[in-house]
Amino acid sequence: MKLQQLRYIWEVSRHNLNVSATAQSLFTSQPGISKQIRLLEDELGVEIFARSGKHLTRVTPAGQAVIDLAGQVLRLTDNIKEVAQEHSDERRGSLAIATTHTQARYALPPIITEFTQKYPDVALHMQQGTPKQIAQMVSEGQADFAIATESLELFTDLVLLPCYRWNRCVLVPKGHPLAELDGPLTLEALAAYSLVTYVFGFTGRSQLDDAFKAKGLTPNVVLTAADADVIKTYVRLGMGVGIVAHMAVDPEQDTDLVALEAGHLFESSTTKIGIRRGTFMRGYMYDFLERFAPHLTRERVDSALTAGPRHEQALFDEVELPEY
Amino acid sequence: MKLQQLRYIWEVSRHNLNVSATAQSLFTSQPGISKQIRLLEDELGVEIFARSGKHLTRVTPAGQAVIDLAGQVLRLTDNIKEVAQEHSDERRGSLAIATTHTQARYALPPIITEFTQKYPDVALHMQQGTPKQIAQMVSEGQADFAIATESLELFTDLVLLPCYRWNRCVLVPKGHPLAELDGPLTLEALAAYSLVTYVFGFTGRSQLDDAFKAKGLTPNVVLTAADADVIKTYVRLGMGVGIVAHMAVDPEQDTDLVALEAGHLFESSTTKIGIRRGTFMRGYMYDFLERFAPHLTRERVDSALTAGPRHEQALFDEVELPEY
DNA sequence: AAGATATTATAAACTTTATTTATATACTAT
DNA sequence: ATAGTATATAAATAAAGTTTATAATATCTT
Repeated sequence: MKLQQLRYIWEVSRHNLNVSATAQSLFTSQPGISKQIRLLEDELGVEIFARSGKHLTRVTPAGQAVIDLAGQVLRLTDNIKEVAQEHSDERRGSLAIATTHTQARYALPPIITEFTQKYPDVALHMQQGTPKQIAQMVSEGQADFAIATESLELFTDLVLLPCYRWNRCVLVPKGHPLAELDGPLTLEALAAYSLVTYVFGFTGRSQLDDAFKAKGLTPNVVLTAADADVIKTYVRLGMGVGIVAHMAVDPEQDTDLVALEAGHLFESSTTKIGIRRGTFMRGYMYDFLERFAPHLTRERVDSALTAGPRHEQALFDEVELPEY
Repeated sequence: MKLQQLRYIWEVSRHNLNVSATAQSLFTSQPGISKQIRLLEDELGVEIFARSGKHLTRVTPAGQAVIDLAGQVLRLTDNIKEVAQEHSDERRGSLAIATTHTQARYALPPIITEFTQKYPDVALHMQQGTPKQIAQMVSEGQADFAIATESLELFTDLVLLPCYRWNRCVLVPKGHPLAELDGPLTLEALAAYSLVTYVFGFTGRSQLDDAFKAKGLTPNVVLTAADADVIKTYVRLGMGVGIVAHMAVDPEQDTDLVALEAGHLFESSTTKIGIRRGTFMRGYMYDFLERFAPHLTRERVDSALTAGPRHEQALFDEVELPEY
């Protein structure tokens, strides 16, 4: 059994059992992979792939179990490399963050700035996607951190670290009737207007729907978008009243809009960071987490990472999260 | 990075950093190992072993981290082999049990008999040792199951499955004053005689001491032994009153002795099976567990094995253990 | 402190193993 | 049925890992 053989079966299964395509992606030859797979199967005494003639048709049950374990081995070897690099140069490395528009645009910039200044030799990669996409990326090891408010719970191999709670603002053009309102905003008042807000599955959209539903109101959402910038654009065009995350309002740039506090109308949402269980944490990763959310000390993060599935949430029950 | 290199550093660290001795134990040559270690160190860019001239003097901090991960990799590769064998022939394999005298002599024989009949092609290995020794053996992967009453808690990488509760009997020669006693036995009565019982660290000895201590009594233990057979021998010689585990009394063979129930005098002890976290469980292993303790269903065992450290005990809070 | 002993590093020859190229064979889809 | 695509086989080539012999360095002993 060799590491390379484990890598081959893992990659072949990821490439829809196409050996030639796998060979290309690994910059090696097709016969090389075929032969190594055969050798591994001979050594283990089980077929990993079922074949019809010369084609690999599917993964056998035994094969699936072996491939899963092979994946664990490969991730551990990645960890070994990380550990080694941590000890050879703790300020050099890479950090891949997968996140949503909202975080990338509003929450992360100050932290990223600080971080890159402190760690100029850490190559920072940011990738934007839907909450599901970014969770999957971290789950597959393509990114280190997933930062989002939604959907991370669906992946049980991610450890979730709650970062901060936030609520919403209502945005209207200057002179809009809601801007002239006496007293606090109500859901009833909101329900009277066309609304522009987030697409379902993004940025706490579900809490928003819940609040209206609880009062028996049906909001008239005329336009949904994946990010606040698009929402603001349509609010400016007079398409409707915008409901966006509080941190998405920029007092300097959005001077043509009026922002009304709406934190009393909705349940607050919690933004979380997802990390794949078993990831080796570089020193600068702990530093990043603590800058992003001061309660995420190295100690708390470590105990969350080593806690069993569905046990880590309890660790944060007594932590007071910042609220924006 | 190659599996062999990981094996080499792991084994060298186990052999007190003696490369030549490691080479012998692995049936290969010393230069081969030296070279592979150097290659790995070059690839990782860290020294794994600190050297003074030509001698390996100690493991570097980075090296220790790498070696720990290497150990995990090696155990996973063992799991891969086990998985493969499970699928190629579920009735063939091996099962190594490390246990104490008490279990091997009194609790296990009927289960072993059943098991070897059902699984004639599973090579059964039993090794006897002190509770600490057997826990260590399982922790190091030299055995699959550790079966004992004491000391297993000390190894955090073992998952503990409670099997059954048991209590004690007092053994006296026929005609002994205690045998003529009216009514139930008392600790005070026991404390009046010389006692023969288990060595500290064996078979629930601590619960025994606790019971006397709680009543302010100091038992006069004149002889301690690691197993009940030795204790019985000295009871027969008139050295004192024996206190042994209930299951150690054989009504057929011990007809020259009188056994007095003592379950009301002591806290009952719990015999547990310890399994190293991450062990791949063969089908026959689940079968063995369930035969030994019917409440250890595959489902319960699996959830205990996947629970985080110090979380698995809660799974058995509501389970009614058999008591002997 | 010096010799004896044990252990590791180095180098070169050897052996084994892996990879590639070329080609045959088999499957899939139109 | 046939074109297109994919995998297996075989032989040549390339790249390793391993061993043997030996030198160098440390540790142990007296």
